[in-house]
Amino acid sequence: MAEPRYRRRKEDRPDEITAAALSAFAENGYAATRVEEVAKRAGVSKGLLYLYFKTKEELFKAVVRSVVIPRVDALELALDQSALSAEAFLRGPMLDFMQRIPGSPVGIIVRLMIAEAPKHPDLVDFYWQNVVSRGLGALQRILDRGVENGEFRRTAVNEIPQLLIAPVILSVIWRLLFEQRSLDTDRLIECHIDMILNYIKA
Amino acid sequence: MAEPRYRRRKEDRPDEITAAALSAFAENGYAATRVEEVAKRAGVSKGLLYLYFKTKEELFKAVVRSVVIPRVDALELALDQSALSAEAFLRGPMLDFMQRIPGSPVGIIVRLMIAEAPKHPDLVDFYWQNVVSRGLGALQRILDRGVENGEFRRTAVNEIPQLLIAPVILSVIWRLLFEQRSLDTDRLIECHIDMILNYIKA
DNA sequence: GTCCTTGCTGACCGACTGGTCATTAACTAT
DNA sequence: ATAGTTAATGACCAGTCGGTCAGCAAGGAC
Repeated sequence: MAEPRYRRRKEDRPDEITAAALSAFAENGYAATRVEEVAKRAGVSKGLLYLYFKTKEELFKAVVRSVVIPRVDALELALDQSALSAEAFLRGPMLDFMQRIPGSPVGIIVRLMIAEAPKHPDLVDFYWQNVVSRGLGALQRILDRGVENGEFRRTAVNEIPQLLIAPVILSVIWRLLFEQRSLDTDRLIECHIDMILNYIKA
Repeated sequence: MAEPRYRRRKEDRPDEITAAALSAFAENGYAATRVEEVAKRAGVSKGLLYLYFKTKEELFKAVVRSVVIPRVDALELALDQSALSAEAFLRGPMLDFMQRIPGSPVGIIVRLMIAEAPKHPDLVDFYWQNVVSRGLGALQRILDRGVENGEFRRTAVNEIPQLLIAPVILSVIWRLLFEQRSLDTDRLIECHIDMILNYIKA
């Protein structure tokens, strides 16, 4: 007697499908990925995929959510639990966090967001609220804490915390486009943090 | 007697079509833009478009070329003709050049490149050779000139000139995604340049 | 064993769109 | 005028892909 042709695994399907979608989108982008290809990677029929996700667009949103939210949660947690000085936090856990991003699925998400932004304004809103604005808020809190400590001067960086993450974005894009043409993104980011600290230290 | 239904304008058509394509791609991205829509915007039939561009992909490449090459030419020319000190060049023409990028079609090209990179590796090569590597080379020449002058120390920035342009990339991406959510990109870039100069000045 | 619920399948449909080509008409040379 | 050249047209085709649905079979209840 043979194995059954399939097993019912209602609980696991959604996650397996979003994981498959992430890998497919990573290789070919959103528009060029066929729904059937995602189903195939998930070991599932196309019909089942449509049982869990109403449209391809819904699937896309689920992928973004699944990748992006845990990261921000982790950052905020690290920040709130840490008893380090502001400088030590930036040179330690924060640097580490930033250096990890370019090689992670976040890079893929950024690419998808950029490509699909004009067609999915509601997704951009979601991304703004749940990632960008929370992330920038976290940065601002570190910097302000440093100012209150007397570690840092108050500078434009407090108002434009984007200054801090610019090299991370560049690294993400770089890897996406020029993977082979080496750029030491770790060093780029570290050097940038060092430069900023030099600039803002009291 | 009426106007003729169309005029033969062999010389002008290609440029008009690439311009139409740029505007269409800007609004909807490459994959989501129908060739017929481009033809319509150019005031031309679909058949004619295919007379000048063998495929949609060819058209895409032509658009990229038309936007991107003049910019790099302009930068290199400015650099070679200028008799300013390195610092003055960075704070003057270079800053100006960088600040203009986020609002220009270059931003659109970057978006298209990011979205389409996995499907058009040969276009990535083209972009690398004609834009990125030339641009980085120019930056390196300014920095090295500064070191020889005794204006600057030799730092990691000489080896990783990407440090200089990181905020430009961030600004481009920012505008693409969050146009409405204000970020003063001019100030961001200026502040970054100032910070770098502080760091590298002898 | 048998029945019932429902997770799951995959053939199918309709819409869309990149690319073609037979035909037309604007221009040119004589 | 007239004939010849070719820029320009747009109906059409063939392939693709998001989404549907009638039916099948896995697992549970008894």
